[in-house]
Amino acid sequence: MSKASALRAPPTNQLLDALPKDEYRRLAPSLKPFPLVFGEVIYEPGDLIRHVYFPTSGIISLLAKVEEGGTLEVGIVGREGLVGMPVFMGVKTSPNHAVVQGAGSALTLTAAALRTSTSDGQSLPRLLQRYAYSLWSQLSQSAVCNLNHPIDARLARWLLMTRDRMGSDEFQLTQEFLSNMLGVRREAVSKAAGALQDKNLIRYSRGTLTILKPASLAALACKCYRTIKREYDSLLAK
Amino acid sequence: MSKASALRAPPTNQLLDALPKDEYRRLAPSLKPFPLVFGEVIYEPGDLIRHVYFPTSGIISLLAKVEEGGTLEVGIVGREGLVGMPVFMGVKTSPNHAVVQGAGSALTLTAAALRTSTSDGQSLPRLLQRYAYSLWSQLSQSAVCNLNHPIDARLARWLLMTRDRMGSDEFQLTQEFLSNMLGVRREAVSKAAGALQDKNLIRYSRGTLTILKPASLAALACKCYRTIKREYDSLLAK
DNA sequence: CGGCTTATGTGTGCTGGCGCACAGACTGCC
DNA sequence: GGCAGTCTGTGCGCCAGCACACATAAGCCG
Repeated sequence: MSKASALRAPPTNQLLDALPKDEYRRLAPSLKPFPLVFGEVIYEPGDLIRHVYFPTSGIISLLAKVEEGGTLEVGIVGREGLVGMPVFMGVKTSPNHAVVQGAGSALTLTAAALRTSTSDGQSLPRLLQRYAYSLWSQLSQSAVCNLNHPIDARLARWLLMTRDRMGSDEFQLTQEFLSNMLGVRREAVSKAAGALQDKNLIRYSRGTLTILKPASLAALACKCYRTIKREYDSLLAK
Repeated sequence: MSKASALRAPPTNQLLDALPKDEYRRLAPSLKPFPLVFGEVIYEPGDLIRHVYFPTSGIISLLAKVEEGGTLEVGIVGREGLVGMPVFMGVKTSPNHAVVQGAGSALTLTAAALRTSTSDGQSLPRLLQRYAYSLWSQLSQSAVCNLNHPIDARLARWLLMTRDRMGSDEFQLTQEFLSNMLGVRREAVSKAAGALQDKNLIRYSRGTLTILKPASLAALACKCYRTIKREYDSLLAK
């Protein structure tokens, strides 16, 4: 369980942070600040990736399309990560939607700059490989979770994960939005969230949600939350 | 749709094949042939990865555990790929089960040899990055599929994917095994497979299954099959 | 204020997949 | 041949989540 003190984090990106000083200095001039405004679409599937984003605060969700209309979140990226991994993997276009799910800001790099920065034996490629691994783990665990666990538990997990990444107990989201994240109907979210509210674990109204009792929420969440968190923590500890 | 002629493929691994001649020659002495026998467990979760496997025929499945007993396939690896990606990503242990799902053979490399072969500006790291991307795509699409599509469609998709990688219309598997792949109950597999058999699309008995009409099967499979296949083909075309 | 839009709550079937409990059927082995 | 183990088929009750159809309610703005 992260201490409350860990929630309010300084506005840096942990990948960039982990670079050796000199390598970071070489990269720094190319990094441009960029505001993440809620709901903004960073990529659509098939889009050419022109910039990659290192969030320093806020969250970006990676969403897969579910035929007509629906979507399903396949990855969450916060301060620990990077949006635009395909560039690093030699692919120029995005396979997913990437949407700002929590307002904040990011540092951007052009795709070309990322490519040159990862072309030789620097630390960055190593870091990105490890990060790719952790995203992979997250997705793999989510796949299992989505298939097997009831909505309530998945909702609790999702709230905790965004809380960890947002560094805040309060964030903007509608039930409609949540239904896209979890890949379920909006009505189902209404029921599950209503139950949590009745238990005084969360409070929400018209697009703003507050987590009141994270610990109790964690008790309801499926083990996937712990599993994913452990994986991330161990990678960052490195 | 792959032509029938494409089904029987020469026993090489496409990743190794794609390497420049000189780089391959440097690697060749370290590659040891290894028989893939049906049902054999390559890794358990948490295992130290000592060798990585480049299948030249046969298939290895990557399975995630679903709490008690059950599993769910999160990746299929055949001639196009490599089992042991975590090594490349700087992680020494396997997060998943890896099980031989179709007999065949592979070339192995020690984890240490892979690490040294990917440490500098060679082609192999690039290749592996692209492969990581395609595995990622596969997993992401499967996650969507598992959550939204009925068992029949998923079964059809799975059979076709296996066929593509096995290079054969006939393979060993029990319903029990399939239920682990699809993450559903064995009885559900019985029903779905029975329906396919009634339509004369497949035939099976006591652990051996034959695909009779791949084209008709493709019509029943969800679009995920096409989507995943297209992604792979485009990556290999490079 | 009143009307519009957006967010949320609810109710009523329906159905796909689960859990459980067996019943054949085929294979292998002693 | 007979027994045991494995693989497969089936039936029944149950329930989570779906689809559809509204009903409030809360903010937004003229």
